[in-house]
Amino acid sequence: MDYNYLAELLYPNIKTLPEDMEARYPRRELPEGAKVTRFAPSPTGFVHFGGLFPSTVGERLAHQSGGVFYLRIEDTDAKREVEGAAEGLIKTLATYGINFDEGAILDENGNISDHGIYGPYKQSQRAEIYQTYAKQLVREGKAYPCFTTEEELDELAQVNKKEELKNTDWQAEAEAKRAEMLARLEFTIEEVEEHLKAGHPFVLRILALGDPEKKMKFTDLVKGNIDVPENDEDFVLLKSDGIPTYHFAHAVDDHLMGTTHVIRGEEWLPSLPKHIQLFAALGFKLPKYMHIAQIMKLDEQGNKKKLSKRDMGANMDDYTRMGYCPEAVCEYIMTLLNSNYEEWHMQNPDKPYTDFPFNIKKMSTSGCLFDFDKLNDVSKNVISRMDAKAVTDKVTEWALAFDPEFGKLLAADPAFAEKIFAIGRGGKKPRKDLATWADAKPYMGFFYDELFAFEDAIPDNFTKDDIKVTLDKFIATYDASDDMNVWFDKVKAIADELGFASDMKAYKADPSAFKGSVADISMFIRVAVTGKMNAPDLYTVMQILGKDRTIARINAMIATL
RNA sequence: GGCCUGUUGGUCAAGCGGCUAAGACGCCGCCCUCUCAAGGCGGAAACAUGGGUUCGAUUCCCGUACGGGUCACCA
Repeated sequence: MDYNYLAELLYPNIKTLPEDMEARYPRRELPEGAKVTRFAPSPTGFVHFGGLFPSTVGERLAHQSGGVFYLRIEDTDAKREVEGAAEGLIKTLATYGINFDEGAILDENGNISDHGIYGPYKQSQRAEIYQTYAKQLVREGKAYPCFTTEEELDELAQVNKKEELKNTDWQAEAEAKRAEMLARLEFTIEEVEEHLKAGHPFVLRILALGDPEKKMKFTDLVKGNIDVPENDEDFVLLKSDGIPTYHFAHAVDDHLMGTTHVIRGEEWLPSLPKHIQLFAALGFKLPKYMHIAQIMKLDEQGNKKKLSKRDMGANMDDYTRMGYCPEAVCEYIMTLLNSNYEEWHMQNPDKPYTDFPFNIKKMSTSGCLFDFDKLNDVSKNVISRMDAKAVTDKVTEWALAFDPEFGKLLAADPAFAEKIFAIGRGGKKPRKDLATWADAKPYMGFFYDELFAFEDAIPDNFTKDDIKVTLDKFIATYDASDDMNVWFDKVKAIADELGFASDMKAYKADPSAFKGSVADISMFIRVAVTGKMNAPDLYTVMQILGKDRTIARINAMIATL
């Protein structure tokens, strides 16, 4: 077989050679140890947690080493492409601190355009490059055309599905039949010419001569030493439209673009044999690989499953909706990525997570379950460190988008809102009430008359008389200019008068000697003023609310008794 | 089913041949306290399993069980 002739037959329009490409895309000149990583999404939807995870690794590794982090768009499957998805991905990533140095990134007008000399960065625009290498593989007898149609292949799959019911060895069966159909190199040039003349489409397959029984040792930077069998699958390099599959595009692009570390989910591990063979066939140096563990969720049976697109917590835009701040999500991701992150953070509470020395060796090798409890805890801490102004701004912004009525209330008087969010903020032990911006409303909504309601009732083991007298006396003595101690002394005085213990220690020593304690007296007032059993410091609440509204609410309560 | 891969408390995880097997989240209790949110202190809770190797295995090897991933002209 004359492979040169075959190559011309198959790709007559390709005049370039691999050397031309090597010349067009020179090796990068970077300092020793600099890592070149990339995020290479297919524009089929939103960014999900499983995508943010590896991209965070890539971003950290590149920027921590003085390297390059670039974005390549893997739009080789036109059927699955979603309009505007790429733009959405980039924007979402940016909110999580994932910024690119190079690649298909957004310009000032919000349009995607190429930045960098290794473009185009959209794979759909790189057909000539791929075909140049493909043609070379054909010349070398390493790849061959296959005219078996998709329909014929599908038919085989159907046959094998039926056999699956009674036969355990269904996949082996399928492979055997498929191998027959493919015919590999047992075709003649004349047959190819006939097919082409008839306009039959073909795919280009690699010729796989590996023996899967033979394993080689391979070192993955995350997984460690793993066994990789030789590839024996004649996988598709170029689809019938001349566009490459992931495998071929990965080899050509990551070689030409100078990727040093390929970071991807562990679901790619099974196709590693393909990539190893392909890089060898093309004469490319293999990059380092990092197959990182998947994020899991629990299914109904209690088994772990890969967190998929439709799952709660998958879509990053959901986090925005739920009111999580990006910093919290990033920190949570860091805790999952590097188990010593928390320790570092406790020692460096004021440093941003980007100062943390991210370490590949500390990465977990097995998949973890997504844990909202942990995220909430991280988030509470993040928010507790913000100042009142920042919290006010962020809650307002969130509410305006997702809870407009609440948002308008906040926006109508930012100074008032800020006073509320300043309660217990600052200092060594700040309050930690908010895990999400959405928590703000239940926490402090009662400050607004529009949202105020008696949510909690006073337990009925107290008499209405005691409650009424308490409230009456409180109004009678309330002076907004009292300081906190004076204010509380007055509350205690009411407790004493009504036979409630003003001293908690005395009450605990002998509860039966009292009707209750000053805690209960405070509770009566608290429910009247906030509508709830639980609220931040009552004195401060009244200060912010103002004397008139405080009294008005207490009177409203009295009227119901 | 084949292949790859994993298995330390409920969750995330330290550990890297000898330890009373860290820590964080969650849970429970106590303290503090006008309630809550915190904070402090304490508690329950784990090396999947069977064989080896070894003076000694959570750590090394083999098997078993149970997870996970994958087997497209998708990435």
